[in-house]
Amino acid sequence: MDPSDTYVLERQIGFVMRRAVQRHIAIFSALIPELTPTQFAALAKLCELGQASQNELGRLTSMDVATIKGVVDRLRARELISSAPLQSDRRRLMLAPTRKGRALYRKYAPQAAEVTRQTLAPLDDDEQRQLMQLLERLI
Amino acid sequence: MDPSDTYVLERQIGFVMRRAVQRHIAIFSALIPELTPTQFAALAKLCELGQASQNELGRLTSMDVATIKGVVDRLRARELISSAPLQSDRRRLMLAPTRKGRALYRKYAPQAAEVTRQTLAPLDDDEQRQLMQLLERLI
DNA sequence: CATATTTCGTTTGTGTACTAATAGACTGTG
DNA sequence: CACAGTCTATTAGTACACAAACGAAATATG
Repeated sequence: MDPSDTYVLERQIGFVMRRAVQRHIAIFSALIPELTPTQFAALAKLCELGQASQNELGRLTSMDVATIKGVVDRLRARELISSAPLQSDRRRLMLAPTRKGRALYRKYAPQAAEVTRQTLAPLDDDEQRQLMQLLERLI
Repeated sequence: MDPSDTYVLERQIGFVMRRAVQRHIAIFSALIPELTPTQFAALAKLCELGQASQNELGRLTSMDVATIKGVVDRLRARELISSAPLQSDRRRLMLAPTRKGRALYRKYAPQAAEVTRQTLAPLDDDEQRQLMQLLERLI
C-alpha cells in the first residue's frame, strides 16, 4: 500500500502546530523585539511570583532544567533578574526580578496580550475560546 | 495597573501551543525513535515528490533555508537521501530518497499517523476536526 | 546515626529555528 | 551584450529544547 494513503504531512497535527507556532513567534518578535517568548514567559512568571528557585520557575513555565538554565543565564546577563543561593537550602538558586526586569515586564505585558490577540485574529471570539480549550485538553 | 490584569501566561496562545507541541514531540519520539518530527517530515515529503531541490523541499515543509540544510545534512549522513547538483541549474541541489530512505518512510508512515491519533486522543472525532481547522486558519 | 533516595543545579551533546551576510549562478531589461 | 536584480545554497551566530550523566546538598528510612 502507498504510504501516502495513511500519511499526509499537511494533515498531521504536529505539522499544523509547528506552522502556527512559527507564525506566533513572528508576531511576538515584531511586537516585542527585546525578548523572546521564552524569556518573556520566565520574566513574567517571576514577576508574578516575586521570587522562585530556578527549578521551580522552570516547572511553572514548562521548561526543561537545561532550558531554564540558559534562559535564566541570558536574563541575568541583561540584569533583568538576580540570583542568590538560598541559605536554608544550599542546592537552590533563588531568583528575583530586578527593578529593570519589573519595568520591562510592565512595559511589555500589554504587548504580550496583544500578541495573543493578533495571533488569534483570524478567529472570532467563540472560535478563539474553542481553540484554547481544545489545545488545553491536549496537554 | 497590575500587569497581571492584562497578562496571564497560562492564557496566552503561545504558551498553550508550546506545551501541546512538547507533548506531541514526546509521543512522536516514543513511537518513532529513529527520526525527529522534522526529519520525518522532510523525508516523507521527498518520498511523496520523488525528488526536489533543497530549497523547494524547505518551502514545502515550512523550513527555513538554514534549517532545511541541517536536516538534509543529517538525513544524507545517514544515507536516507542523496543529493547532486543539477546540470541545467547549477545553483540547485537536487535531492532524492535512497532505497534505505524509502524503506524507512514506508516503515514509519503508519506510526506517524498513529502519532497524530495519540496526540489528538483526548478529543472526540468532531473536536479533532474542529481543532485542525481552527489551527489551519491561524496560518 | 548511617545510608539510600531524592532534589537541585550544571555540563555535554544533538537537533531545530531564525537572522544576516556571502558567493555563485541565473534571468530580465535596457 | 551588460548588468541589475533574483534565486540557491552556505556559513556564522544566537536561542530554545531535550536526554543523559554528574556532584552536592537535603531528606527519609531503617
